Amino acid sequence: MNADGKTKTIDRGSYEPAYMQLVRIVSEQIATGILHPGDQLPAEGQFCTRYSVSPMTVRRAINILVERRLVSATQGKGTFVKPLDIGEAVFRLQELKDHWTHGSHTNVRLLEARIVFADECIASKLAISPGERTIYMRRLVLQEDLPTMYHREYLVYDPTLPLVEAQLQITSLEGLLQGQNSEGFRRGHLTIEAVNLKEEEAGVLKVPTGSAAFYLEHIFYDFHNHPVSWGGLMCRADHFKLTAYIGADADL
Amino acid sequence: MNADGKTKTIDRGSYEPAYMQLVRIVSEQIATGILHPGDQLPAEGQFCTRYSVSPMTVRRAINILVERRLVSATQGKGTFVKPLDIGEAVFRLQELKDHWTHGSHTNVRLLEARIVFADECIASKLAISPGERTIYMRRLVLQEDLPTMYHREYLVYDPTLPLVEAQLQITSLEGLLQGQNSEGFRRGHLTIEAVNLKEEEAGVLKVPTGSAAFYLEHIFYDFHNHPVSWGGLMCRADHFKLTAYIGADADL
DNA sequence: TAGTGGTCTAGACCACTTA
DNA sequence: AAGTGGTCTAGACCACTAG
Repeated sequence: MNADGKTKTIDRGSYEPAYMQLVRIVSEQIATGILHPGDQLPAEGQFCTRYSVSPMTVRRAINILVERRLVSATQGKGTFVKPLDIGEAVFRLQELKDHWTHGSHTNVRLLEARIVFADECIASKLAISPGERTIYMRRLVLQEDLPTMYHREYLVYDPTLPLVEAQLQITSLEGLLQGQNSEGFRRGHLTIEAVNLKEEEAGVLKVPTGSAAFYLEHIFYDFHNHPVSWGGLMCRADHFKLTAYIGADADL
Repeated sequence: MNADGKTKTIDRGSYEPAYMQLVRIVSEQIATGILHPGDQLPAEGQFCTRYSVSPMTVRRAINILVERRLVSATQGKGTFVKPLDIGEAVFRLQELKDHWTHGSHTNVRLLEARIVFADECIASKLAISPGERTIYMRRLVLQEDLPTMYHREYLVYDPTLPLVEAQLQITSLEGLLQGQNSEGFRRGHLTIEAVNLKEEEAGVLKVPTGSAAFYLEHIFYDFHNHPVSWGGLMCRADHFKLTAYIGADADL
């Protein structure tokens, strides 16, 4: 199965667990072309004897390869190397969050916060009745005194909370971005799209009207599965780029 | 630990494996608020006695919860429910691929394919010398006769392949999107950003100049870790939206 | 029927944290 | 020292696929 005589072995004295070493060995074989897409991996028993590990250890390693989508396992048939598939690419919002948190001089300016009565659109998004009260907030994120993100959000008004002030502290998206948050939320739905900035948005972000931007829309739900926050974040396109990697990386 | 007296048990006769039932039970407890962010999960031994399963089964279930980032486990301390974190959101390119493949009437039109000599920019992206030959291709994806994606790509010219025709069949991104592909690639790097369409791009996509679009740039590498394809896909913003979910879903 | 992966057991030992 | 999670063993049985 291996192309050369010098086959790697598991180093039991290593800090790296045996199952991880096995994951790395197979990943390298895929990355270097020793194993090609479509090739069948050795059976579990062969791995056991080949590397002197127990079946559970082999299974754990293979499970990880399956999760990483480098191979696919089918009961009764075997485990096979998957071809490269662009659909596997995942873009993580962590990058955007890092922009927010690690930016040397990042601060958030609250532009506006007031009670608004829900129109049909807001009401349907928050699953309330038109005319019910919501808290509307507009925030601007500045990095090095440069506006980079513009956030608008509607929160359902909760009369059990003492003051508007209290709810302002919730600052849902801000809390979520900063990690310190926001007990009330247990689930969220996010979408991202490319948009042309309207005049007001462009003005706030100090770019020409019509400039391209990422629009990150969000709805957050509480424990009762009721929406409590609906809003969107406009991100200056010239400041944000999401990245992804696909395929075997030989490392990681 | 449970809020009510009626505690769920593992159904050994079910099609659902024991470890998955355990995953689902704990996920539901998180989703419904029985377990709050910061709460410590029962120790593994408690799970074993509570649900009458072996330690390995418990560990597998907890590993899955850790992978799903619903909980975090620290050696010597315990396992704790994680707060909702927007950074965990992942957008999958699979959605875009589905657009391509499941679109009722999707076809690809090759607008141009010719040899070009690499300028400094192309050369640096493909790690070749300026002046070396590359294959330049422009393709247009139409859905219901409407242009939705515009793809431009440079491939390193491989003199060992008999004809340009042969390399045209590689059609790297197309192959990757369709899944049937493209032996030569083993790794890829993708970025996505929001851009304003230039006049030529907008003309091809039949939208006004300056319209917002997703720009998906890609570089693919062969087994020797050498770049073989550099290109970009312009996606009409009004046709593409990426979605993500965060938090406990109680199902799935 | 033979071979494969999928699940599961009932423990063991270790490393780490906390007190 | 006690409690935690992290790793690993050496099997077992089952479900599925293929010849």
